[in-house]
Amino acid sequence: MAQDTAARILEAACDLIAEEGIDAVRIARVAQRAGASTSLVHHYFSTREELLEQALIHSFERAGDDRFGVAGEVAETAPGTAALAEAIRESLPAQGEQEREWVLWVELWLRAVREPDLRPVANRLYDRYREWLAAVVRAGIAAGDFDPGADPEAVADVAMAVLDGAGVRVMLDDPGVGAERARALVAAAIAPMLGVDPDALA
Amino acid sequence: MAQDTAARILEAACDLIAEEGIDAVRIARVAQRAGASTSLVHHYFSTREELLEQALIHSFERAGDDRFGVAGEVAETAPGTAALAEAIRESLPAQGEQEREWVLWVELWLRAVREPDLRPVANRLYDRYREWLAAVVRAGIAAGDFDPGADPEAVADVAMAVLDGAGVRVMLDDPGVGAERARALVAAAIAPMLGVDPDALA
DNA sequence: CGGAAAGCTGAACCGCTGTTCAGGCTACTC
DNA sequence: GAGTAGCCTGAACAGCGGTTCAGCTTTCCG
Repeated sequence: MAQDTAARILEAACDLIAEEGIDAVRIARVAQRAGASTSLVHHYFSTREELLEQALIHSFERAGDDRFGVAGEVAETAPGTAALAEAIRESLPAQGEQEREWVLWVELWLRAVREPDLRPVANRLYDRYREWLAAVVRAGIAAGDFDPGADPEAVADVAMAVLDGAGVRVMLDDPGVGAERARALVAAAIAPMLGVDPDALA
Repeated sequence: MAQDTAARILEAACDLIAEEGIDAVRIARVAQRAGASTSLVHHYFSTREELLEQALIHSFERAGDDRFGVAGEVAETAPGTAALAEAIRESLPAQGEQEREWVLWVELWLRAVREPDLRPVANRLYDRYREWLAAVVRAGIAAGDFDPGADPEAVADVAMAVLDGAGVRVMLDDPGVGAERARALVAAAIAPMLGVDPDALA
């Protein structure tokens, strides 16, 4: 199955990008991990550049689907403050799986700076993320947890920015900003916009 | 002069890192731009890895000195709200020179994730940055512009995180987050912590 | 069955680039 | 003036790794 093999190659490429850095990725190693020959990799992706670009695209489309849902629906288990706190927590690079995503994310940033072709990929993921967060905020407003005058989009933008900025520092093992401190910074930034106490978002 | 030549090589390396990406940097090109031979580069830096690492360190020590002052003093031209607004504005990747610094910054993030040796470089710059912003906030409190109960360190941490997160999106040409929107996000995040109106930080 | 298309492979090619080596030039010291 | 140390160079080496190529096997279809 062509689709299957190509996907396996892309997965292998993503793994290696996260592990060793996009520029350290060698076609031979991708092939090896995917159980294929280098020629087969070239059969599906004419050039190394194309392989890497497709790998990033593949990764982020799939990551977006996983996290934000294919249809974009919000998990309505517990709308309100708790749901927002949960959303924040699972966005930070605390556990292993998220660490991988974060590394890929920073790789994409850097690559997209120089390759405008990739920017829409990043922008699209930001859009979905923003929409997802804004929906959580809206649900919280509807549930009466937040100030009805709050601007969900603005809150989402601020939250994403703090998450990105603080997340990087967590990844860098900054002694001043661990996972818990990062969470507190997000809460401190958006709580006033929602008219709640920062501790409510813990 | 040995010091001089080594510095010239490091400068050339930084330029190329910013322009083409750290992994695309070729010793021959560094040498060319520095007006030297590849052998001379190896005379000062035994290996390519060492050259690149030293270049990043050189860049950020110097950047910190330029921006935050060697002695760490705060420019006291206009303490208070205006000073903070100015500090925010000049931290964002708006103009050309800042763009270069931002690219190098993201390169450092990515490299430091995989090379723990570099993390102290990043952490140190964050420390200086944080101290600088906190001093601006303190000056504003002393001037009576901000809530006396505000926590300067917390404000600085939140501001840095939003600046980083929003700055990346500016660099990615995100249609939703340009330089002005980025500035507004920082203001929205920290204004409540300072007890001022976000518009005051425009 | 015949044949084309798709999936896949091993081996060879070859250009790029980090690194090394042998030595030249300058400048300073005894 | 001889020696020595530092600065610097051109040329050659060597290996990595992307890419190509010729051809094998399998599948699909008329």
